[in-house]
Amino acid sequence: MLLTTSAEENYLKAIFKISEKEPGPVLTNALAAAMGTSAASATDMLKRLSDKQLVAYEKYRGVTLTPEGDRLATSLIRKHRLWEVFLVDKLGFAWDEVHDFAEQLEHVQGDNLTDRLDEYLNHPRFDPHGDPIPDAQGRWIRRPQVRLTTLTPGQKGIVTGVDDHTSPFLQYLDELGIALGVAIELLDRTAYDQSSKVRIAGKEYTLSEKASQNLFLRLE
Amino acid sequence: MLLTTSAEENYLKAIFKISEKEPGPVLTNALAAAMGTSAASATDMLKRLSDKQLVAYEKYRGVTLTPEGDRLATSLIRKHRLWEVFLVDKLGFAWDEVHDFAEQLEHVQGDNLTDRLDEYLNHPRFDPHGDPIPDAQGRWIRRPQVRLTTLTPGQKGIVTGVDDHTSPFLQYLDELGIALGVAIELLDRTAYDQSSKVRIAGKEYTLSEKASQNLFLRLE
DNA sequence: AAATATTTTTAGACTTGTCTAAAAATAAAT
DNA sequence: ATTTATTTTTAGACAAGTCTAAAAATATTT
Repeated sequence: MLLTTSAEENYLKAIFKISEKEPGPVLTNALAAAMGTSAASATDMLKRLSDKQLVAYEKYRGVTLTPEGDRLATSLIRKHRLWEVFLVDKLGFAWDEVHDFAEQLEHVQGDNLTDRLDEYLNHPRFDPHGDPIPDAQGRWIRRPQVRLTTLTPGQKGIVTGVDDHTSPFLQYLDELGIALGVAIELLDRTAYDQSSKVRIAGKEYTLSEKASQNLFLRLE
Repeated sequence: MLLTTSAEENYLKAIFKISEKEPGPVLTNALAAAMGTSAASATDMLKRLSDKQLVAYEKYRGVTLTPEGDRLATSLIRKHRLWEVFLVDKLGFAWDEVHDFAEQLEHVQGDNLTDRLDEYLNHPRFDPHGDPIPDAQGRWIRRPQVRLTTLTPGQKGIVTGVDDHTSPFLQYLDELGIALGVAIELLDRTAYDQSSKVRIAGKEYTLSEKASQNLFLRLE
């Protein structure tokens, strides 16, 4: 059994998430930026994680997760997302309120807690933001989804996720009646600023390019 | 709003619990013993807690909680016990498995989490070990209960709590069919070692003085 | 290829929380 | 009341995680 601190775990998650977006080793600066810390602190931490065999780290060349580090990061994301499901489905929080809680809850350690929670929640495969929840073996379900910005006028889709988890965006979606599972039809795209004219539940709205970029849809 | 670390919170809880048993200021050594640490470390922490106005600390004279420290300690106990109810009632853990989890969960910070959890659990007033759960205002429900060692032969009672939360004791009770709400009749007390002959669900058992001491009952 | 810019690492310091060993204060015993 | 024992505090050190500033390595530009 391996002992890890919350700080170490947060770095592992950050490395995982950066690796997801850009293949290849994660650079110190990118990691420091993601963690909101200095490059010096990131270097210190990389040495610690390397000592614990959780990352493969080469000076000046960046860092990648070892299989063990990958397993741990995946487990953290699993825990985070399961707790988010709990907070929304069971405790009745809104989808923009749960991130900070889950950020703490994901670090709770101990045998079986995650699997029992998973069982209790009925093995959810997606969290309240539509992100997939890895199963107990670390397997992911990735479903095909596209950004609203990639649709051509006339196409319809069902909202399956968001790429911005901040409260202002999520609350804005709430105001428009946009939630997971809601149908959206792209009516037109404004040439000038790439904003989207859409129909949601019979009503028409305009979404900025920024907002459109952050909405994931499954095509109908 | 006041920021506290888990370490500080654990000291506050320890001070609270020692104060419950023995009135008057808590001495440094007693606190160090309760925390499993050295008197020097306890002194260090008392200075920090004193700076934060959570305790009233006088060198060589011991420490007491300030109203704010008392409020915080009570809230921690509330959180701990609510999480224990969740772990047992919702996730299906046994009463001897939940302490370490709750010890971590009680430190999760954020608005409303505790009250929502309380609501979700239907405002339980006692935890899985029979300990009272303070309400949102920090009010306690204390119910009259006595130790099995104080009964006279022939008296009956209902199990309402335990004074030893360790797995060996709780699992021993499981084996005997002793759980909260179970009726116990004291048949006889052995003069030699003060052990208790009892009847539980029609069957007779012998409980050591130590075990009897750790069982709380409501008299019938 | 040399100069410049960027990135990364090292060095030294700070905080929290811990430790051991020694000093100081208090309490108990003669 | 003085010695002895106990309790508590101080002093100095350590680890984790952070910081800033400076040095070193790498990348880019000319």
